[in-house]
Amino acid sequence: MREEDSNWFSRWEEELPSPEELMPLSQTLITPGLAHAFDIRNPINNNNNINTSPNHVSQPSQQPSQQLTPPPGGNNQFAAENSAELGSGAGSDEPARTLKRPRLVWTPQLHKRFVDAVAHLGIKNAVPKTIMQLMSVDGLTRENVASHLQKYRLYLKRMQGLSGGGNASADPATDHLFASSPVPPHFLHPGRGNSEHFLPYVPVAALQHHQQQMAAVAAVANPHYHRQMGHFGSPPNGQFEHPFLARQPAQQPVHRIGAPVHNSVPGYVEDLESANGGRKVLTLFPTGDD
DNA sequence: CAGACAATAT
DNA sequence: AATATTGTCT
Repeated sequence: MREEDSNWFSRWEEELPSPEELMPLSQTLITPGLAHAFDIRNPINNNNNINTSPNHVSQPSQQPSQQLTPPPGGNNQFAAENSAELGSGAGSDEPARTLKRPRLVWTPQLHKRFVDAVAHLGIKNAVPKTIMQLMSVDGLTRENVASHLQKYRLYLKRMQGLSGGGNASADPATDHLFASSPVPPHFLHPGRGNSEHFLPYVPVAALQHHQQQMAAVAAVANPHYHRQMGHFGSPPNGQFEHPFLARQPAQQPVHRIGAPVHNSVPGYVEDLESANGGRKVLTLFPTGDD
């Protein structure tokens, strides 16, 4: 109700990402269950890994820049898998509880979503749980967000620190991820006399992005680490339209940015052998709208 | 319990 | 190096 409010609000609007960029996203992280369904059983080494069930759905290592070729037919009953696991606790009760999820890979897109969520929430309300809920990324945990948020804050401070110095060498190697996303101005002035409020929802409703907003697969299939993700989301055949089950764990009444749960493409669990042990990572590749 | 943040671990 | 985990306060 202050004039200042209108002030930053105007600026804010301009800075806000286009509706097209915000709404169409409906991301889904792979959940342990899903991961399992897709699981590429990892015969190599396993101390306490999740390879306990001889799944048949193996994912052929496809070439980078090729479509994901999701198991067409009927192996997508992830929900079923989930239920099955939960239902039959033969020996191992609720594996999902004991299993370690793969490390989350913060792709620029995912980070973008993170930033957008924080931007819309306002610094005040941007706490891990809320952010997580708004991002609406299935499988994303509060810890994931908290950890990322912590890093992100450090990044912001760093930036403010050298914004007056003129020479800003934000070591690209240190935070190229953060650099890939535009930082809302308000993030940069905590000293500004304004309390962040949360946006009453972006008045976006009509835009329906058509394009394949779903993902493609990680590029870490081979030791040829292609850091370049040029054209995912565009399968030549354009037919990765599987009935993926968006597992929506009774979420809070928080309105999410994402559009209604439509379809979601799981990320991918790959094992990095090149630079890691037998570690698995969860790679989520949301729409390549950049 | 949830959050921030530093330190530490993998 | 990038995330996760842990510990300590609040």
